[in-house]
Amino acid sequence: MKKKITIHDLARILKKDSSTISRAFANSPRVTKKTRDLIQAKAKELGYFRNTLASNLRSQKTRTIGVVVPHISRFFLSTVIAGIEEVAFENDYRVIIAQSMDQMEKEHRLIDTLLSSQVDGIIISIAMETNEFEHLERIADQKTPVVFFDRKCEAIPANNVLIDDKARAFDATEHLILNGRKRIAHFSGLENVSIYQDRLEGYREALRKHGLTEDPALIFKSPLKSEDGRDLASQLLQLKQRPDAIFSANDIAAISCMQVLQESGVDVPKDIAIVGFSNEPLGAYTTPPLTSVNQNPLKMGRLAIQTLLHQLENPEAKTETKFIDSSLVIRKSS
Amino acid sequence: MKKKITIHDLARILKKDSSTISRAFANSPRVTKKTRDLIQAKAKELGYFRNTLASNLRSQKTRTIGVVVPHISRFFLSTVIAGIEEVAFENDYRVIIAQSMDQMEKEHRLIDTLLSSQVDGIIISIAMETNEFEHLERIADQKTPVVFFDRKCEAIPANNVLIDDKARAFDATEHLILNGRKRIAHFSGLENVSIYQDRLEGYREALRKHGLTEDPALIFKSPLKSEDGRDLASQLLQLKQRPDAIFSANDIAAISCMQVLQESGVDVPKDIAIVGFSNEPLGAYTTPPLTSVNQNPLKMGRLAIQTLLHQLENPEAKTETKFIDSSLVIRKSS
DNA sequence: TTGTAGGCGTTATCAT
DNA sequence: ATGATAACGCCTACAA
Repeated sequence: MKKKITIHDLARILKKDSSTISRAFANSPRVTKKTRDLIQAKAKELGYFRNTLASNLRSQKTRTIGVVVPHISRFFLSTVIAGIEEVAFENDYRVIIAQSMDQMEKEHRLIDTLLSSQVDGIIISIAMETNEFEHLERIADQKTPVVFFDRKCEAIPANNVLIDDKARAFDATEHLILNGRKRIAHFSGLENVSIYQDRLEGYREALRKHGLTEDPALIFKSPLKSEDGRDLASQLLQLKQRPDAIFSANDIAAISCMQVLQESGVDVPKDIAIVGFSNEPLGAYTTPPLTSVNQNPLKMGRLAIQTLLHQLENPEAKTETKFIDSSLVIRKSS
Repeated sequence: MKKKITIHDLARILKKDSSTISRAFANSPRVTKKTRDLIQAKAKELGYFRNTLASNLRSQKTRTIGVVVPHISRFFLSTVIAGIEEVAFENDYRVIIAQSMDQMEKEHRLIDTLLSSQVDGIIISIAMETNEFEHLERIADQKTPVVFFDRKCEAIPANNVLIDDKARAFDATEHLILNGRKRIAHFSGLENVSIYQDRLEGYREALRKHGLTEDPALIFKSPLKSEDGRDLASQLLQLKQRPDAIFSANDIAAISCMQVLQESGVDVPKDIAIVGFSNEPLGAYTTPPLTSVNQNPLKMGRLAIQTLLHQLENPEAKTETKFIDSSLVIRKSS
């Protein structure tokens, strides 16, 4: 490899000043088309590439966005990331991915790392465990623009990209009711996460609207992992009065619960109908396929990054909450 | 936000020179523990953070790794990425993710972008379509260390992290044979990708070992997407002599094919047994669950980044090919 | 339209 | 053990 070419090399060779070269690449109107063409031709010939490191130092920008998600390998999240990545690259931004594993402490460390590597902005879906917000406030302190998606942070005024969780939970529950279900259990997540509160609220509203009384014994809070779904199945099986339907706030818990129920001879959907949330692809392949809520993750990712880029270009723009369209996908489990 | 503190501010306040401050943070032995403690205390008090941008310019390093994958939201790949990300963060490296969508031209552009943002190294699984290697050679030209995983590039000597595709394909095929199957179809990928050649080779070896003659009419090459699987199912259904088993080089094609076969009244595994490759989680939830090959993606990701970091620290180390353990996971589809 | 000069914050090198 | 100086490569106010 020959030594790297700099604008000074070009300047020397072309008998111009390095500032002219710099301007040529910045498409400044203050350099003639002729000189620009000359410079660019020579640059190409010599294999010149702008030194991003130097450029970054000068501008105090990295053109890099940090993305913090609970788990990268969950379909919903990796698809959101795909959307972010697509639009970011189109706009000549790089994306750094970090996973919090749903742990607050890890999330805290990741954010510190991202801030200290001077990302221009952060897109985040907060960890299930997060119940203190010091690390999130720090982002705002540093005036680094943030966009929350899916799981917003109530405590912090920022841009949010969400679906209407309450409305979809309402739809899901009403769908079960309209199919004649009377005792509908709800698997909720940890209560510090806003989406689970919203989904619970939607569930409650549907019950109210249709004159069903809420039974606190049918509302279960857990982290909604596979093992929680299996656990909850066992609990349901031991109830004197079993529910005739389940509305789960995610698919993972719904599916693992369904498996345990089926192993115990429960017929899904005849005995117990089940509805999940997120529309993970594997739900389409279970027997029976799982009714769930499609959150349009690709759209969500694209809108999140677009919102962030807009904020970067208009630092004074006021923050807002945007909603992605979403819908109940009805399959055989309900 | 108060203005950013620099080492010069600290120097002024502590009546030291900026170089001493710099050394204190670099843990240089050339500064007394006392001064170091003093400096660090003050730094903490004032909220000093090292300016990574300036540091990067000085060292001409970014502590950033570029990762190029065909699709980020496929379980196998997002899990590899999770492994990469985990080890990278532990070692204070950032990871930039980019997806080629299995297109050579996109891969080309992404690599140019990564190189021009001066990543310290690249980890890549090449696109299905890639059949020219100019863009990959460019990485080597720039002396940027590369690690290939899963899909290596034959044309370029580099570090590779792979599984033994041939051996696992052999196992899969032999497993079908030992279960009495005689006419085994093989769904292969595009032939420029080495793993598909290896899997085909393993399939052939198993047939040979067990005295079965290879029938070219039973070997199908395609990009192995969902639609290809459905297509291939239709083709199989039209054959005068149908196969009694399928060994597919990925799960996606295997599952979509299985669905179409079942809709046409074929009993899986009785009429046709099916084995896939990659052990995507949804395979565990199909009816019947899909036999497949577990490639240990998390391990693969971790080993890939470890190999790269090792290469970064030992630029003269010679390249090598490492194998991750892998195994056939037998389920009801075979 | 182009050139000059200085600085972004850190760090390597040489000097004290 | 610490200080002074220059350099990394680019960018921009200001001057011509």
